[in-house]
Amino acid sequence: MGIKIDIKNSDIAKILRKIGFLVEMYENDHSNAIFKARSYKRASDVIANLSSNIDEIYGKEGLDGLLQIPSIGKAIASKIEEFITTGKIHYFEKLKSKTAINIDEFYNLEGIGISPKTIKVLHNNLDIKDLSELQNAILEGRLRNIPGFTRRKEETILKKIQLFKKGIGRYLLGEVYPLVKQIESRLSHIDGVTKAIAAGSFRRMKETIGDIDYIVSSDDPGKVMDYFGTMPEVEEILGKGQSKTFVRLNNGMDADLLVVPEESFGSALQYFTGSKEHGIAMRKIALAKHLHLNEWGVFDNYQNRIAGSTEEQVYQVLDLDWIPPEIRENTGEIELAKKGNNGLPKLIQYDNLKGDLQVHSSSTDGTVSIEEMALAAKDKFGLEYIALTDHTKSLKLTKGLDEKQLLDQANRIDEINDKIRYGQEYTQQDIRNKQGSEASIQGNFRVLSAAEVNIMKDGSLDISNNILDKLDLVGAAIHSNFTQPMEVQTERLVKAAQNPSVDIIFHPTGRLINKREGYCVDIGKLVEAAKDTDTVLEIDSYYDRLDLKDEYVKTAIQNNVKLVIDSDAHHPVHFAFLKFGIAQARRGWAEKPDVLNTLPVDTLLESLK
DNA sequence: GCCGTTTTCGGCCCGACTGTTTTCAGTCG
Repeated sequence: MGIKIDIKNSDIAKILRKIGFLVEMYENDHSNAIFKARSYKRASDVIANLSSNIDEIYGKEGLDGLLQIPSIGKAIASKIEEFITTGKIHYFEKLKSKTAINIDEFYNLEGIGISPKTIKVLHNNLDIKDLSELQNAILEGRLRNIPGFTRRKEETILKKIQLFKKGIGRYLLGEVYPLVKQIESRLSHIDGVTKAIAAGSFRRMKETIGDIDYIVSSDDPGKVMDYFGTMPEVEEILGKGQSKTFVRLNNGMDADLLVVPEESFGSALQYFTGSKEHGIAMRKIALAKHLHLNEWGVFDNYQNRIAGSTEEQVYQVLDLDWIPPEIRENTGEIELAKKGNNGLPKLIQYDNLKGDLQVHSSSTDGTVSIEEMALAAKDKFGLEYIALTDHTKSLKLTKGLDEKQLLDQANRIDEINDKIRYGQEYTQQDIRNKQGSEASIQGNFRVLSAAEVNIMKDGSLDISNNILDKLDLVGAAIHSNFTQPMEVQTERLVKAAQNPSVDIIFHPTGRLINKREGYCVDIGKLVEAAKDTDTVLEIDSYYDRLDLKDEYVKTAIQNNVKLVIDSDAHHPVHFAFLKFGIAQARRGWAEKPDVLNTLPVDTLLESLK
């Protein structure tokens, strides 16, 4: 193997976005520069969301392959080629040399609402070159002297920078889910309100949420907006018009409300569910059909509304099947929806899971007994089985189980299953909350003996195979030595997958959203190894993990690798996280047969290696 | 710079809200 530098899609996406930023700042012909910049940014977005590796596309199909990618034309394709072959883009270097500003610090600010144009004005007037200079200028009150700037704008920019620096500004879906649902429910109970839905990235079940968009159907917008502005969670009303109200909640998150009449509810919901790219593509399709799509409906050339009350209608008049929110990213779903029946994937449903294969108990770092976890899984979440996957001995922090403890626990699980089978009564010690529990845990439920085995630095396991083979199933995971080079880390996971005792790789990339990048792993190689060894990859539903992420789910499915969706529950309420894992699977286009724990327990066990 | 069910040139998604240069550009989703 020669010296081959891995080029990631995100590297190319970043550099294209930076070019877009610089073009907008420095091209002379201003009006055209906006569109030119937009082209670079669009290309950047497309590449960032591509499910296949652009380096590989170029390797296999060359320049022609690049030109097949939407929004990539001759100019950008040849720049990508230049980057892949030389590691540089001359045009970018030239643009960069023309300015003293720190592009690496500034190009991302656009995402939080500070435009290249603003940066240019600040640079020209105050010679601001980087973030800290900008922050100082604001603290010294110098921005307000520039024409077009005010004290209030100063404050807004400072707040945005502070959020940006903290890396927040986006909230984990699982953190805000209960609050968003609660407000949605309150809005729906206002007199005269017929429907209220949280749209936006929340409805698409993205792993992080920037703000919340509520769409409400009512003939009395004033009443709904007044209520919205006076909710106890509201810290500040940021804006209010005829049909829209913007507020900041006391957790720092912004929430928008749009109130529309019944006949516009579907189109408003479609419009504000996004994604932006999906919406743009939809509006272009409307234009091609001599129609006009906005949040108020679909209109013909005579301004007649021909659809709008439901989303289904909106898609229908554009000759598209209704598309589930989770896959509205304009990454191929619209083309499939055009084909009609059987075009779109039949996504796994939120009630399809029959079991949960990563559950912890108080034997290690869980909080309650095996029996309590089983009871909650069965009664509160309607599951038919759980796998008890406590940690193993080398994970000292969690008091991981050694060989003897693992086998003891497996025996206890046998006893628990016997009790379930024969309907024996539980004692007070078994179940803290005794009332009604004896009857409910009887019958069709099974606890599987299992473990979350620790993968050691060299890819071996900390428990020997002859012990592991006595368990119903084995998940393996990395919990240490996160910072090894990609090659080493990948080989470590591949070795674990090749271990005949390992059925599942748990949270395969180890990332913690907003906290920790995953370990460097070549996901393509891991998927290949999983395929060759019949090893299953997990989607961990814990909301700060959601690991595998959606694009890797897609990669796995394309390669016929099976998945499981687990809660990683350490407490009975954590089974509720399963919906986030299912959403993640849906966003990766997973269908029911792709996910093994949609199977009854016996079939599941037969399907494992 | 990209792209084509009006187009290989001349467009480029759309409306609400804000601030204020009181008529429209900038920003947002």
